[in-house]
Amino acid sequence: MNSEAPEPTKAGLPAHEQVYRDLRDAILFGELEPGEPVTIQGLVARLEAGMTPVREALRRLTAEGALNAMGNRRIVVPVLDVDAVDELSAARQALEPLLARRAATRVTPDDVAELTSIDDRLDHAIERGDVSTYLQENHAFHAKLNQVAEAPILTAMVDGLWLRFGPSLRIVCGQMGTRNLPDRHKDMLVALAKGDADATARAMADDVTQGMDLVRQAVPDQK
Amino acid sequence: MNSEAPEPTKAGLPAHEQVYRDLRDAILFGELEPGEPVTIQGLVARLEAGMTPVREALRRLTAEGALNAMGNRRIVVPVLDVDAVDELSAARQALEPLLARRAATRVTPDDVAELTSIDDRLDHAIERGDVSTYLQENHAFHAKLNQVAEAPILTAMVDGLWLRFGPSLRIVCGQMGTRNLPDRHKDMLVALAKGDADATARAMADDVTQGMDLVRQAVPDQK
DNA sequence: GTCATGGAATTTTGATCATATTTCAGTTTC
DNA sequence: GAAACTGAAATATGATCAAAATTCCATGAC
Repeated sequence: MNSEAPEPTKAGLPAHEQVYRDLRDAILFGELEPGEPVTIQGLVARLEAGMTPVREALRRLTAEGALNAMGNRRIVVPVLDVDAVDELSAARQALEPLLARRAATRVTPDDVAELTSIDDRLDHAIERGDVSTYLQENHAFHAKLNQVAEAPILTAMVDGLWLRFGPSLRIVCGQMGTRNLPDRHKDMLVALAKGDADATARAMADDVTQGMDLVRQAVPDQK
Repeated sequence: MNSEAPEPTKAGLPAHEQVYRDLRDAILFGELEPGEPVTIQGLVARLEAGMTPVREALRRLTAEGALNAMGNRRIVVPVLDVDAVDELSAARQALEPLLARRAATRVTPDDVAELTSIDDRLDHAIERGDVSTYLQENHAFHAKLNQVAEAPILTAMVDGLWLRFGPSLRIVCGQMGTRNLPDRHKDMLVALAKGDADATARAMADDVTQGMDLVRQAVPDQK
């Protein structure tokens, strides 16, 4: 046995990649909230990383729209206004049903099984009022579907959209708990199992509508 | 007069921002071609910048899909295959007519004048066989339209798409010259001047179709 | 006398660079 | 053909410099 760091250092991933993933998950699942400033030095301390990797991860996230670079070299978690939510909604409606349609033509029974299992865990999280797990499983459901769709470019675009509304969605869920969190996953699973592309796309469109109606509630009081 | 660098150093923009813009334009308008490897050191030498700014610009561009990060820390200009072009086409069809529609409801006479002027320069470039200027003015036309649409998120998404097919489009234009470069800008200008959102969106959809048919020709021979 | 305003000093944070370390790709050797 | 070698390029660190925000005090108006 060597005396070198025997710590289970994740994988052999570069530091900037690890920082990126940590930060992305923090944005997606709630650690950070809208308006919160994100400082390089703070991240260096929090993640115990060097500043170069942190810096690179930050540039990546801002390019994806997950973070907002103010003019004066300050970076904050985006605060969505009505217009932004409308845009996000339009973009999701334009792309996600497309992906769902593709997924319906490629899905295998194994995929359906996995999606069903994710949805079960999601339901459990709702029952327990576990917001964090709900958000993760909900994301996992859509991520799996996108993976099945085999459209890397469209998927990357949609991932970027999720990153943009993640923090706001978290706020809403945190306020209203997991009750009244409707989703169209059940309809979607049935449609997928039948290979019904139209029905799958329709279910996805509804799911997106419901999701964005939720996000809309996070918009600071309109003036 | 001081002996300090009196060079007309662009604006007071941070180095990483300048490197980003230089590189983005190089990708958009042709200096780089599909498959070409992009090295940090090469850029440091070429742009006379430090490696930290170069590194950050690179992360940003890869996040936007303008560059392709292979698993083994190599970065290359993306080579599009049939599937990628199909995806890009679908994404553009989903988003750009949407933006055009919005633009039609907000456009001012001044905007139409500017768009017309851009389109004139574009026609000139075609006549002269000036591929580089053609690409720039064509991009300027769409960029102006997107600016009028006042939808920063959708615009950012579309910008990313243009970055992805820029190098491939350049190759095709380089091969076939500026002849047979159809565009629907004239129709679009008429529709915009009338404030006809439907017609504007339709013209945009056609323009996208024609553009992507062009890009399709850059796909390496399918096996 | 209190409160607001302006601005200078302080301090926090970001930007950049030079350098050390690590890793990969291509080549040579066995 | 596999393993070791070598060189080049990427990764990562920490120090240094610059810019912005904040604090705090002084001045002046009400």
